[in-house]
Amino acid sequence: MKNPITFEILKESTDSLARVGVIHTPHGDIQTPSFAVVGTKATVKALTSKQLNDINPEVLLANTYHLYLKPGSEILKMAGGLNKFANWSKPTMTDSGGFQVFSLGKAFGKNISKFTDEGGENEENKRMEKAPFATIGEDGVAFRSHIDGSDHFLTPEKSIEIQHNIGADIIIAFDEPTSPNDPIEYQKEALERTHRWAKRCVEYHKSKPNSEFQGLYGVVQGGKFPDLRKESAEYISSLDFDGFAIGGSYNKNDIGAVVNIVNNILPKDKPRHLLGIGEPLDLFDGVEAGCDTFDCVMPTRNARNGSILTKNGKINITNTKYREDFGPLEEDCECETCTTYTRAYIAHLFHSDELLSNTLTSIHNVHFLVNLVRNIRNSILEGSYDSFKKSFISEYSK
RNA sequence: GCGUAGGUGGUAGAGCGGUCAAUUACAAGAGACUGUAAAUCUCUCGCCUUCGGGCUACACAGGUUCGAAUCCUGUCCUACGCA
Repeated sequence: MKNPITFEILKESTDSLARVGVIHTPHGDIQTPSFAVVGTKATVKALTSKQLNDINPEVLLANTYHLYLKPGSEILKMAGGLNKFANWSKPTMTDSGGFQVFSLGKAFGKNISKFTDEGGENEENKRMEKAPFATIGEDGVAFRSHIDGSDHFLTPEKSIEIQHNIGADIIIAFDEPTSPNDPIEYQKEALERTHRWAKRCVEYHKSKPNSEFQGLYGVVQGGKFPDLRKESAEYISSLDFDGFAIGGSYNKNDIGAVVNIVNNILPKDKPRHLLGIGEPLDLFDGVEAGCDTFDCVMPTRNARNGSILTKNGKINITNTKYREDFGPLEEDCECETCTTYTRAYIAHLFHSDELLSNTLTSIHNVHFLVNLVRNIRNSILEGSYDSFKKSFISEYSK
């Protein structure tokens, strides 16, 4: 039986785990390292498929939980799959809904991101813990829809079934991320459950015809603990996955080290996706640690909130000083926004609550990150990675 | 000219004797955002501050009171009605 996903390595770094390759999927190739754009609900917020195509990312990542709730995965199936539904012809991925176990469960209402050390025992958190949107059991996760309050139960098998309906090229096993604040006992318990779920995902997936044209990635968890990460990488490697995703819960400085440990264990000949990572400096770390693809909501979310990525660091376009700045968002940027509109105009759109602000800034931020990773790839191919990185970071951080 | 209702911080608009530097919303300023409950959220928003507090303020000027944005008198101004 032919593998739905195959991975070809074109060049490997001699002084890190970085590699340049190609993932062959039913909807075409992904030139890695590559940045996957997040379109949770089968849309990259504020962008048309034409605008997205013009930016030219290679992969789109949608979300199982969100599409299951609305419009329902049957609709995606009837439409002929995610690609047709969203008018996107290139490769796609779906996340399993595992992250929502975390974000709507233990992390709900805590005003914490994946990286903060905050949270803990304040009143707000205690109150929220009484009414989480997700509660975890051995068989799966009980969700209360954040949309209408209805009850749902997601299991590993159910997640895969939904992902079969959605029809992305790459689908992801159902897992449970943990918070950096969780005690090691809990992280160990969650990890072991994630492993049992991973096995069930593989078994269910392989029993269906979709496994001939959809590749399944297993998720490595384990928080910041090297022993747990090793155990997880070894176990997940032992299962019949087409590729791997590294899931997360890190303190910010742990990412590189943790991912290094994992990728030293994962088989080299299969692709590795670093879930949810997308800050420019983290992408360099991720590539050096041997990851092939990345995804992140940061470029689109920040865009909608006025935070613009530039080679000289992030700027907040709503700041007073940009109201009379008639230059582009970023000097020398070739995106549609920068070649067409000024900072002053975009600042005006934000101050006037005009929807076009979201579109213009999203175009720029997505363009920025997709091309950053593409440039990282090219620099590795050309043997100029170190100088590229050095010059990028010195400009970005100053 | 007479009558009525009013004049509160950038704006609208609460408050109607002490708990008021003054609810709230908007505007404004800054920050956050990493597998999207996010066109969201947080903080600041009279002046000064060693962050304890200090000072000046609710049209203006007087007055009553231990105490006034709140009550009284006068002045000025605004809206509506009648001349």
